[in-house]
Amino acid sequence: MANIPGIPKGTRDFSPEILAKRNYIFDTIKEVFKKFAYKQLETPAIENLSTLTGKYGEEGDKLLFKILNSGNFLKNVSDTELHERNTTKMAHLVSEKGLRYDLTVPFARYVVQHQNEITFPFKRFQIQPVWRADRPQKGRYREFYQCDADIIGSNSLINELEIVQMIDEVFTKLNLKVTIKINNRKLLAGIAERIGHPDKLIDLTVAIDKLDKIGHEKVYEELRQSGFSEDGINLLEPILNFGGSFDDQMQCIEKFLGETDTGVTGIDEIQKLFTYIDLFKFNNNIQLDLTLARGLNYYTGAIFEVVSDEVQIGSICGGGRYDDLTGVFGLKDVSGVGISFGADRIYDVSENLNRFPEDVKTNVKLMFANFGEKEEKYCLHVLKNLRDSGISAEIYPESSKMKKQMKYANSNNIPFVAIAGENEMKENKFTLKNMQTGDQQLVTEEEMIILLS
RNA sequence: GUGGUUGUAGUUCAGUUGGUUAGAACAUCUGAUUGUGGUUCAGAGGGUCGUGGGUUCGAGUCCCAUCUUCCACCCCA
Repeated sequence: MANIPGIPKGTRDFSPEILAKRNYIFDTIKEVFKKFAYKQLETPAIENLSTLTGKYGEEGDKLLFKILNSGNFLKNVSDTELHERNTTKMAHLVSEKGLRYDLTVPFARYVVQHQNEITFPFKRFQIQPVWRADRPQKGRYREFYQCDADIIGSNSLINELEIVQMIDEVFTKLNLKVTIKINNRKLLAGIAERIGHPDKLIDLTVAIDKLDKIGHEKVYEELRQSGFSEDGINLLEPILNFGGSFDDQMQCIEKFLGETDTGVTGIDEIQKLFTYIDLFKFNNNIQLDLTLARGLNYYTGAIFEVVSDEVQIGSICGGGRYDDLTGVFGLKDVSGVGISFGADRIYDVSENLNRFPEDVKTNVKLMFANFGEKEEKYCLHVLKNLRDSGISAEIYPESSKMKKQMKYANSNNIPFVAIAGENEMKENKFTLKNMQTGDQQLVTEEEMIILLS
């Protein structure tokens, strides 16, 4: 036991059974992305630390996995610095690279780096793992996959609509019931402005976001601690007690925001988006949620979050519009909007609810039993022909006992076993056994191909 | 990063107030069955009890440290 190796915490092995189900999720998402005309991109797991730091806020920087420089990684560190043991200070001296934290920032880096080769608007999707040095817990891993789709270089709200459509289609295909929550950062900015603290947007959003988790009083308390005035907090009351129809909500927020510039634009954007949304039928709930504030700090317009209606696991998908993500890399005025599906959490939800289709488990259709040299030769040609016809098949690689071979087929969920011994070979046929029913029939190669296709 | 929790066979778990050689089920392998799996029966292999230290005549059991698991907070997919 003691000498059995393990893997770092928060990481997982994906056995074939699990991977089959994971691929089902990836394939579903990928198919939808492609249908909406997004093109696939991959970027390296490692980025320069300068690309990553400062993009995710203070917390995010702490959660970046940093890679120790190769060779003499202490060569830039002086003895006094070593003595001080200030780890944050020393980190950039011993590490120049880090593992990617999400897919959006590398995408922004890619866009800026290749701006002359890209025709805008640019739609790309990306399915790759990301790493966070977080402490693992339920639905939270240190290595997990994101499935991102972003369109960059277009301000049109049609893009927001398409994102909602993609979300709805993906979860419909996966047979999961979800609620798509929508909000707009500009509304939140307007609220911050209205209550006299336009500079404290982030503190406001972080606090508001916890509303349904910790309740009104605690939120107020947190706001007070962040330095919001009592008057301002009192003003928030009607916003936090939001409810009613979409029109009621809009009226309420409109009245509240009054003449604040950003607020008015926000109202305009939300109204337009919901006008688009009303043109179509959706399978999942879509709601305006003013308390939705999550999302990374770079979001500036619409924000999305998707939660399962059936399992409590946190958000399984999130995204939004960012007006200036590429700005930090020197490319101004390029707006984008994107979405990220959390494949690992979606897996957990599907697994929990048992929503994977039956046929994801197996794709091997047939196994040839192996009786020895002569029989092997007889089977191998037919095996090739089956494979050429697109049928996934294999031959048991050695002539072990029949029992062992049958057991192998059984535990691998192979639905058919072809048996050929002297009798079958004489007739140029095979005994085809259906592993589910146990039935056997004598067939020719051609009949077998037809039966299995 | 803060607080709590867990660790015994491949897996899920028993193991009494500290007392001989640490058990079960499932899984694996072998045989009953030399051309038939998923059911049955018989048998076998598999453990430095997470790791390191300590207390004790004696530790799976008590203490400390460390790693790991899971959970909550912060934050997030």
